[in-house]
Amino acid sequence: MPELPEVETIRAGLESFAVGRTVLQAEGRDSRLFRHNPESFASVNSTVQGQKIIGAHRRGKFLWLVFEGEPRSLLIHLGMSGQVRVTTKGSAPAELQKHEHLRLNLGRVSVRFIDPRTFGHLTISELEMSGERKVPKFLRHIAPDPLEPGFDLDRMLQRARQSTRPVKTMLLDQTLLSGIGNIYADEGLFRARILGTHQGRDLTVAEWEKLVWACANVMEEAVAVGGTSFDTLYVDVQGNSGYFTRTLAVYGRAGKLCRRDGHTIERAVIAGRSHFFCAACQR
DNA sequence: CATAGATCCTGTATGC
DNA sequence: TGCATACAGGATCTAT
Repeated sequence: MPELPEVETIRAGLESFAVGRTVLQAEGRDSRLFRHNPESFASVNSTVQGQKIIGAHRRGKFLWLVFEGEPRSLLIHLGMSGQVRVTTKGSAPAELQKHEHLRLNLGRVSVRFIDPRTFGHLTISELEMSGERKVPKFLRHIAPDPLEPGFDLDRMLQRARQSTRPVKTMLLDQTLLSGIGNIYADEGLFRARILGTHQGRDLTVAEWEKLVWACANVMEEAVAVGGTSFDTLYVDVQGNSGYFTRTLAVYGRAGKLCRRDGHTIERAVIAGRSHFFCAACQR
């Protein structure tokens, strides 16, 4: 569920509330969230126990915590239903709640990882250089996102302009460019006035540039207001909703009127996923 | 290699 | 009210 702006909002929350603190104790239960580490919760626990958190970083929809003098990071992916919550000591239930998979006790505050559908994961992954910065090895197949300095538009277009896949499907391909999910793909396509059903190779370089730039802009605006809370699933680390929902032009607005030309917003399905668009102003 | 489709889960909304 | 069905901000694995 969370896309780049929501993950960035959570990252910023961790930066202000968790970075600089030490993991006094970790609580968890064996769960699918730890599936990438063979020993499940135990191996995660042995890595984070007693460690001082010195950084919270992000690429696309992934975020990770870095520990002092430790080459291994705690990589977090929220899948469709993951949440990270920071609570002050005493305000969280003493027992892990139903879908809570990990809790880091940092003294005055606790960081809690909650995920009902378990499509997300919590993974210990070693850091390595990727361009100018250190990134978990697990992200080798994940492309830079359009808001990071290392993003290479030309390299991306080289692949994109040869593909017969629908443009929208390509925006969702995290190995091409990362961070964009179903909401911001539709919003970016709307802003660039392009229908998501076109084949990648049918767009000109100029159209592709306009499209990627539109997606980046929408996401930047969303970051500025704490992301999109389409329903109650997404909240920031303090439990607050994001305000970008009111700015959405097409996503979830089937049957409503296009704010640009008054035409009715339609819903179609591309590669099994909803696509919202205005047939009048997107071509 | 590139692509389409099935699959992993739970919770919520909708319709009968 | 109960029950059955559809659908959800994602990514990976499999088959073609």
